[in-house]
Amino acid sequence: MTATRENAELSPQYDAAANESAIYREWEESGVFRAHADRSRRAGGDSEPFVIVMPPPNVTAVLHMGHGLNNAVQDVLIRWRRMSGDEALWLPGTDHAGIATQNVIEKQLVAEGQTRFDLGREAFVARTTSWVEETGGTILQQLRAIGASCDWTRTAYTLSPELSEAVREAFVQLYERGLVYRGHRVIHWCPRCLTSLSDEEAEHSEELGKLYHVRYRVNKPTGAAGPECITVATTRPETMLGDVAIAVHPDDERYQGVVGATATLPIANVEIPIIADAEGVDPTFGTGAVKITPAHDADDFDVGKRHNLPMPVILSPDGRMENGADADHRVPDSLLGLDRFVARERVVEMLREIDQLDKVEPYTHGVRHCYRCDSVVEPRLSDQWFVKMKPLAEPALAAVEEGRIRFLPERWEAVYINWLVGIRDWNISRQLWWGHRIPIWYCDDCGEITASRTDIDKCPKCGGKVHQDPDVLDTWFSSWLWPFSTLGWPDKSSADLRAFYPTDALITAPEILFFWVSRMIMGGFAFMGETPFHTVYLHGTVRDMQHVKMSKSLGNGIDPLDVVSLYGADALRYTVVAGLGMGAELMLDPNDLEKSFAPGRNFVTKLWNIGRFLLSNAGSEPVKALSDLHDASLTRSDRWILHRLNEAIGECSAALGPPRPRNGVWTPEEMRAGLRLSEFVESARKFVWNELADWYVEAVKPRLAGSGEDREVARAVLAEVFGASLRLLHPVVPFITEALWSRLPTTGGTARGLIVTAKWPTANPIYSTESEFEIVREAVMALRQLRAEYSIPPGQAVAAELMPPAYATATKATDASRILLEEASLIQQLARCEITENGPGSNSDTGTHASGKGAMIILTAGPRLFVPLGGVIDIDRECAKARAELDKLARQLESLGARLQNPGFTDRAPADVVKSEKQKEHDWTRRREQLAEKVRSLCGS
RNA sequence: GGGCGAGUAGCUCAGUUGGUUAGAGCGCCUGCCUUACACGCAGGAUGUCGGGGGUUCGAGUCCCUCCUCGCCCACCA
Repeated sequence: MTATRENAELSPQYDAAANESAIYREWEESGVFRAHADRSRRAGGDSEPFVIVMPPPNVTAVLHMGHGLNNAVQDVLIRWRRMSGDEALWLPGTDHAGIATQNVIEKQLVAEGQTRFDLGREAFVARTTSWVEETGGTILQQLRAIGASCDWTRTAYTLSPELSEAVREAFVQLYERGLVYRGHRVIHWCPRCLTSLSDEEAEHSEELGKLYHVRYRVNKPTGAAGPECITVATTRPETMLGDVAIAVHPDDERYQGVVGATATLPIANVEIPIIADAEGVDPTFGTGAVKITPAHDADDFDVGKRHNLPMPVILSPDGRMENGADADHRVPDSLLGLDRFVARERVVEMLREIDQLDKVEPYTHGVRHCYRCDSVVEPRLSDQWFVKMKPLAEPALAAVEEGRIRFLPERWEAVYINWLVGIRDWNISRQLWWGHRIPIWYCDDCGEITASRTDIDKCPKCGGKVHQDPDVLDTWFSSWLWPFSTLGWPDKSSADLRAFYPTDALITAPEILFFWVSRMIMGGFAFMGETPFHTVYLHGTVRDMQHVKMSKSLGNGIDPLDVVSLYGADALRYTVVAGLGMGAELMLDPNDLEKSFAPGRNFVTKLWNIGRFLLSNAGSEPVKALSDLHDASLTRSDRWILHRLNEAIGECSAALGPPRPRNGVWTPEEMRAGLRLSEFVESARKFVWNELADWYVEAVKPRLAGSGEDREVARAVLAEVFGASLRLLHPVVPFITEALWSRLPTTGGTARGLIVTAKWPTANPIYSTESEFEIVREAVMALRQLRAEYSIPPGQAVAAELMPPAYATATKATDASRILLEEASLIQQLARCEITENGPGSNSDTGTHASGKGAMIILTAGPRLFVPLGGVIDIDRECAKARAELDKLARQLESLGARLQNPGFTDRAPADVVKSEKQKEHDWTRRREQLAEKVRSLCGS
């Protein structure tokens, strides 16, 4: 502890900004975030490892609320496990983010009037590298501001030499296992990024477009059977220039005569065959005839292959009309070089001019967009590298089915399974420059294709000259190795790999379930033979008050660093974690930060003030350990708060849940347990605020003001309970708890150390029974209620008369009376009233009367409700009676034919129990009547 | 078209295997600057649990049906 912090008086106001940066520095310097492989049980140590690999933010990213949420959750878990004695490793890092980063640099170049091609590959990569070195990783610095307790010594980067080696190893292994292959087919192509995309990267959206009906003239002898024209519908008329056939369903009677004939493709004036294809054509849709454009449509490609058709390319990589491979001169000069959307309009005009456009109608259809630049994706025929996914998916499916992996919230499991079952091969090659170059070499002489872990310069087969594949790998190809590549794989003897793989929990957003999570699981099995983690926690998205996802581009974002400087990192963390119900979205108001974050800030202030109270009233001198106190010296309030602490500890631990499955497989009971962060926070908050602060602190005041043994007991209990509270809360609000922890009285002069590594509280079984203090609380609450209800002014004291129960003879009730009497002074203090024992002159049956000091209130034993001036009703007692009667009736009903055995039961007037309209309608009354009615009807009376 | 989910207080959500008067936070109302805290204290109000039907002594919870939203996947041009 720094001397300054220890000696400082607690200022009236907690200054988060000043405290937090100093505390973080202290944490980092002390090395408490550092995980040690040799302490892991798997490496011969004696601690359970608990590992989270951080979803690596893009290296170009700056912190936004989504990161804030994601990392706050991870930090809560890591800090919890660290305190629980695990060897906790939170491994941070960044992703080189292929397309995203390349786009950033390309934009810079555009501003300079250049393209990447002007610069050349080598210079472009060099420029990107140095830019990343200069500005990249900002986000990792920013994560410190929100208190992320990462092991920064293990910071990883997907494009580092180590991880690049892992990428090559993975690729070559898959190649050798026959799971990577080169495919010639129609893939998703982004005409702006000039690269192919995986299915996942081409985002689907429903859009209103147009459906153009184009008439093709059928060439056949005059008078022959069948139609003169065939009309086909298309949403992309410009692609018709690449048509090679018209397909109809073989059973479609409309076209019986013309199959085998040809039709003339308008504009291009090419004759194309009319073919029959059962698979590719739905005769019930539209006219039942489809134009076939094999080079520009994935379905048509299949049809084309089946029928051995040519595949003319009429669109350039950047989406302009061209006469590409096999196109001959289909595209007329007037269209050449036009952008696809301009060409679309032109083609439509031309068709109209030659009267071959039947009609145009509005049409909603699916359109795919590039996930990085939002351009409309173009299907394009090309050669790409693919990963065969079916074999990889099998163990990933089995692991979930066997319970070795669980998803929280549960519902994502079905989504995951659904995707894996229908999984398709993964296009992993990108025509980009920024990324891991594909480790494939082609021999210029013999054509041999070689996959190699190291660079080669001659063909291993013929010794000829080789050249490396120019493409790079999908950025997610490095991401899916993250849980083990960051731990040293492919070096299987790596200490980290042995100590920390498999990891434990993966915390991320559902958006990247397919991109990343599913593939990591497949990768884990493919390369490590084991699941990468046993828990996948998918949290919600940060949204504004209109439920719109927060994003910088929409301008509805909140800068977490603004929040940190205004309210503190603790307030930020508290807000997001407390607001995070299982799977719930997190709603924040970008226009009213106060509204969103004040609750967190207020809670931090509350903690601070409890600390101030403790230090100014109990002092910082050492206190006795709880175990050194005589049990008899504890007051009812001591035992109560210690008991409540036990409960709170239990609730918090239960909310956080079992950290890992026993024996690697989740039991059905534990499968859905835990990671209920909002419940954890709420339990801890409720305990600290509503029980410790509202009751115990109030109750302990006079004892601290006194002296002697009881003061010492009070100090010890207060310090113990508050210390445990700080530890419970530390995962959520690490800074304030650290600040207060260091100032707390110790139990013997030994230094406390940092709360980061303090022990997570465990329940003390000694205080496991319900305390008599509840009776005191009920009495106080009832008195306060009456005071408010009868508008007794704050300044006016209330005299409460405590009397032995007039008719309650149960032991419990008499005990209650005794307790209330014994605690009379405490009740007086908490409820601000004066209590007198039942004295002569009062009338215990009818209640009593206004005294000189104000309203006279009668306390009965086992009190729940007090009615002044006219009656004394014990609701509990009445309810218990009614309930007993209901039970009895139920039993009677069960043994059919029973008669109503309870004369007077239905006659009892509930009137004098009535206090409000609501209670008048009270179910137990109503149900009693309903039940009685039923009994009567059953008995036939 | 396939898969999944949601509808409970003004808002965001809990509600475990059916069982006393359906809860929490925020918001709202009333009264209080009570010597840790007005970033606070005390008290209070608020629900046809989406509609309809059914099973049951008893349904927010189970079954059927309808309505309304949302998410994911998908090659009907």
